Amino acid sequence: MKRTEIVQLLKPEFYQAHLEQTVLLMGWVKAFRANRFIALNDGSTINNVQVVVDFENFDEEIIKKISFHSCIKVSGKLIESQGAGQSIEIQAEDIEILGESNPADYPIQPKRMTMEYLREKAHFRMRTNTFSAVFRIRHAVAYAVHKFFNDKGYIYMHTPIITGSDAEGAGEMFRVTTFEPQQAPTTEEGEVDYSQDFFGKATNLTVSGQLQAEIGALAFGKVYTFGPTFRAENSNTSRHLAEFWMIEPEVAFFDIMDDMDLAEEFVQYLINYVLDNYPDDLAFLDKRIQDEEKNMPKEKRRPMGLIEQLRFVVDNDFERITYTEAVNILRNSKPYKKGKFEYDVEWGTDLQAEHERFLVEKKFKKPVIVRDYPKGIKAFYMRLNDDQKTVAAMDVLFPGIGEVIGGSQREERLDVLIERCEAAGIPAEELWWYQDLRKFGGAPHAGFGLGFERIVQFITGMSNIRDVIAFPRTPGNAEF
RNA sequence: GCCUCUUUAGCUCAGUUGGUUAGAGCGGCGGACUGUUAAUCCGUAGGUCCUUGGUUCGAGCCCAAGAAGAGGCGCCA
Repeated sequence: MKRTEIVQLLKPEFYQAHLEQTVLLMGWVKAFRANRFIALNDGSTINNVQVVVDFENFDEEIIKKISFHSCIKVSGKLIESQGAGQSIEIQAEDIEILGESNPADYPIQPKRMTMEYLREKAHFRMRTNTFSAVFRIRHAVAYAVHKFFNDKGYIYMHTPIITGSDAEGAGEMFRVTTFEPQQAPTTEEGEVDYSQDFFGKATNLTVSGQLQAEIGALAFGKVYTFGPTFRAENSNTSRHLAEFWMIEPEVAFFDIMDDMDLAEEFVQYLINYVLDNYPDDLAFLDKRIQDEEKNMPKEKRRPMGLIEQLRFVVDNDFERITYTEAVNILRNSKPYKKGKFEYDVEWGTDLQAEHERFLVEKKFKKPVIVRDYPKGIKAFYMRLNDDQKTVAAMDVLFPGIGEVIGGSQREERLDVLIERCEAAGIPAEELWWYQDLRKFGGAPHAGFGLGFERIVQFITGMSNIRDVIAFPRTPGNAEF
C-alpha cells in the first residue's frame, strides 16, 4: 500500500472519497493521550491527524514506544471522528515503530520553550509547530519570488559568490583564500602576496550581486538574483545575519519611480501569496503571538495581530516621501520638539532607527518609502539628482524590522560616475567593466535589494531574524 | 564595537533583610484511566544556584573579574 501524506488526507475531497477504506500513514507522534489517541504529524502540514488505538489489540512493547517524536508507521481505517475537534480519524489496525525516541533524553518537550533554547537545538527545532510553520512559509516566500519574476518575464541570474572586486562598498567582507594563515607568502614589502593565491588576486565572499546584475539588465532588460550574501560586520541585533539571502532585481529603462512601484508590488505579492496559500500556518503563528503577549502590558503589545497587519500592508499603498520631507516632518514632530529623540535630525545626516520608527509606526502607520537621500551618505553608484545634492536612492521601511529594501536608480553617466568614485576614494580602474557598461550601449536603469530573511521575519512575525533561517551565522556562532 | 539586562532541577521560572534541610509549574519515571484535544488523577526521582576569586561566623543573595545568552544602538538587507 502507498503512503498517504497527511496534508492530502485532511482535504475533504480526499477523505470523503476514502471513508471506511484502509490508509497507510508515516509520521512523528506529537501526543499520545489517554493511552488511546495519537496526534500524528508528517511535516506536510501544520495539522495533525488523530490515530485511535485499542491498546488491547497491540503488543504492550509497541504501545510503550509510542512517545513524543517517535516515528511510526500506521495502517488503519479512515473513519468519521467520534469525538469533537476533528472531522476524521484513523482506527489503527497495525502499528510499526520506525524510530524510537526516549523522552527522558530527548531535548524537545511538548511544552513552550524559549527561542534561545531551541536555537541551540537547531537540528530538532524544525519539528516544533512554530518552526514548522516558519520554514514552510519561508519556502512559500522563496517560491513566490521566482513566480513573481518569472510571470513578469524576468531572467533569473546567478551572480558569483566569490568576488574579486573590492569595491562593492557594502561593508566588511569575508576573505577567501587557500593560504595557510601562518604561512602566506609575502611580497618584498612584507604584505601578503595574493598573486600567488588560488585566484591570483585577493578574493572575498560577495556582499551583493548588484554590480553583476547590472551587466544582466543591460543584456536582458529585466533580471533578478536570489542568492546567499555575506557580511563580516560585527552586528549583534535581531535583524542582522553574517550569511543571508538577498533578492536583487535590476531593470533597464527604469527610473527611481518605476523602482519604487516594483518594490511595492513585489512585497505585496509575496505577502498575498502566503495569505492565500498558507492560512493554517499564519493562523498558528498569529495565535502564538497573541498567547505570548497576553500577559504583557498593553503598551508592549503589537498594535495589530499578525494576519491583520499583513492584510493592512497589502490593502494600503505605501507612503512615499523624500528624505527632505522626512527631515521636515521629524523636526516638526512632537517627540523632536520635546527632545525625546536621542539623535538630532539635521539635513545631511542619515535617519536613525528611532526616526524611521516614528515615521512608520507613529506618523503614517504603514510601510514608508523614503527617497532622494543626500549624496554624502549613499553609495557611489546611485544616480545624482539634478539638484546636485541628492541621489535617486530609496529605502522601504517596515514596522518592527526597519529597512526591508534598499535600492536606487544607477548612475549611467560615465563622467559623473567617475567623479563619484573618486570622491568616495574608490579606485575606478578596479571597476573597468562597470565603466564599460556606460561606454557601450549604456541605459538608464534601477534596482533594489530585498533582505529575504527580513521579509520572512515580517510575514511570520518572528521577533529575531535568527529564527527564520535554519542555521543562522552570526558573530561567534557557526554551529551546525 | 558601545550601552543595559539575564544566568537557580530536563524546560520555564520563584527564592524576602545574608541564616540552618533551595521551591513551584511543566516535562521524565512508576501507577490508574477506552472519547482524549496543552487530557486528568495519585506517587516518585532529579541541583557544580554559570566560573573563579573576595567580604563574612555564615553567600543562591554582597563585591571584583571572566564566560555565555538576550534586548537596544551603530553598520545594513
